[in-house]
Amino acid sequence: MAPANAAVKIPVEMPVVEKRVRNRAATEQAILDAAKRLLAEEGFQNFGINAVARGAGCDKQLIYRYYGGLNGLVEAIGTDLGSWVTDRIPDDTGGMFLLTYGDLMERLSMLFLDALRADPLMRRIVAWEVSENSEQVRRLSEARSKALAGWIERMRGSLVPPKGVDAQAVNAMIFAAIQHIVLAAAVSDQCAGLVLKNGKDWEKAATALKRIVRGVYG
Amino acid sequence: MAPANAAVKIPVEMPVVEKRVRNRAATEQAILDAAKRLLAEEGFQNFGINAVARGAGCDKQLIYRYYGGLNGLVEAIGTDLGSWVTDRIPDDTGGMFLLTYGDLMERLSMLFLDALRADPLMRRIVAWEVSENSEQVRRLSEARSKALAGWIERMRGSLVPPKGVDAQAVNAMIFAAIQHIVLAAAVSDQCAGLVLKNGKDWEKAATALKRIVRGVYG
DNA sequence: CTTGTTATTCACCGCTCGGTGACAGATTGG
DNA sequence: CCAATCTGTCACCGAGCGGTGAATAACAAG
Repeated sequence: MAPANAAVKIPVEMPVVEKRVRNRAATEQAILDAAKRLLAEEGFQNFGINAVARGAGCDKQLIYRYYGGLNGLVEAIGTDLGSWVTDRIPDDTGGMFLLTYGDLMERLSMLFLDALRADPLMRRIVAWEVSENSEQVRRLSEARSKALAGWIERMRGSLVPPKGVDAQAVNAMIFAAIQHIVLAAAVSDQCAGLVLKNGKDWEKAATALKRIVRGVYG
Repeated sequence: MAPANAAVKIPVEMPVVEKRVRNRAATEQAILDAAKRLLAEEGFQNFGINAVARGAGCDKQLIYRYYGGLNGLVEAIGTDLGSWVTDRIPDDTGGMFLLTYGDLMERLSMLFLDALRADPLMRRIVAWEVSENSEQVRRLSEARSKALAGWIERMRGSLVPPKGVDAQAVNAMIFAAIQHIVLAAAVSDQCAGLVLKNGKDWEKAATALKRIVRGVYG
């Protein structure tokens, strides 16, 4: 156990606190968790080595050792992110029969809207993506869009968009709308004059979104 | 001219540079210009007192004196912003006859898309809006949305949206889509898998946007 | 010329940042 | 037992930040 004669060097106070166990794996996880938590809660603005180390309760040196600095840590977050879509968004049709491409896109829009609303980390990353163009952000962005594209492809099945519609461009618009409206709401509870506070407000937004989807895809 | 006996105090090098004239109004303008330029070119990340002072070529103390600090300076930018819409976006119908609400919204979408694409400062501010919720940003955001709403109201004339459509919610979606797609493109030349580099790419985006508008409003 | 007033600069403060080298304690292997 | 290795801590660096008090240079009025 703890040898009592270790008191030789103790300067003034007895550290009664539980000593951190020596466990690299656990520490790595703590760092990664702290990074994700910090990014989700505080945003990318004050995201730095010192803040993460503080949040993880360890020395920043360990971040350099285990992740090779902030870049490596962000990359680890990106890797984790790959499982976001599969974790947070259902992969089946929810018991519905998606008969048309319009059915599909309506459901995808709703799922994505809800998932993004529920995930602060993802929101912060999206905000980061449109605010900066660093190497870090590119990595995150790539991981995110790759996972998302895979999810859509999986859900699409054999459904094809109607002829005469540039589905890629239209869908980009729809997803852009969702992302921006969720970001704006998360910050200021409104977007372009539309209040987005309670569930009723979001119902209206969802209805409008569905109307847009149906307007294009029928 | 410059008195030669002034060399008494010169430490080592002769400042050949043109001496700044004493002119408060000009200095204030230089500060404001530097702030806008800096925000537009570098973004809100490295936007601070020191950077602005450097950019304006004066001491930061003057920013405190003339604007009461960064907050006041940002507020001044916001005031300036009020004239953005009226400056950058035409107020008439461009010679077209807007017969229906759909006509109106299609034209508004195109005008707003082009205007935002052409204005880096505005883009940075929008990105700022979805990234932070400080007092500064709120002020800017308010000024922007107010000007925008006024512009729309002016253009609307007597046209009314079709019954059975929540125009406010739908329009919020449309404007959200435009803002996000322009921001994303400005940073990474793409959005949700859709490449947005040259004019042809933007043509596709514009077409998709028009299709969405027409799908809802006919 | 003197005396204020105004515009502008300078020097300095405390703080946080990212980054690094050296060290201490635990664990493992011979 | 000693030596090497691994985990974790600490102290320190230079740089940049926001912010402030005091000095300085130009101009105006008397």
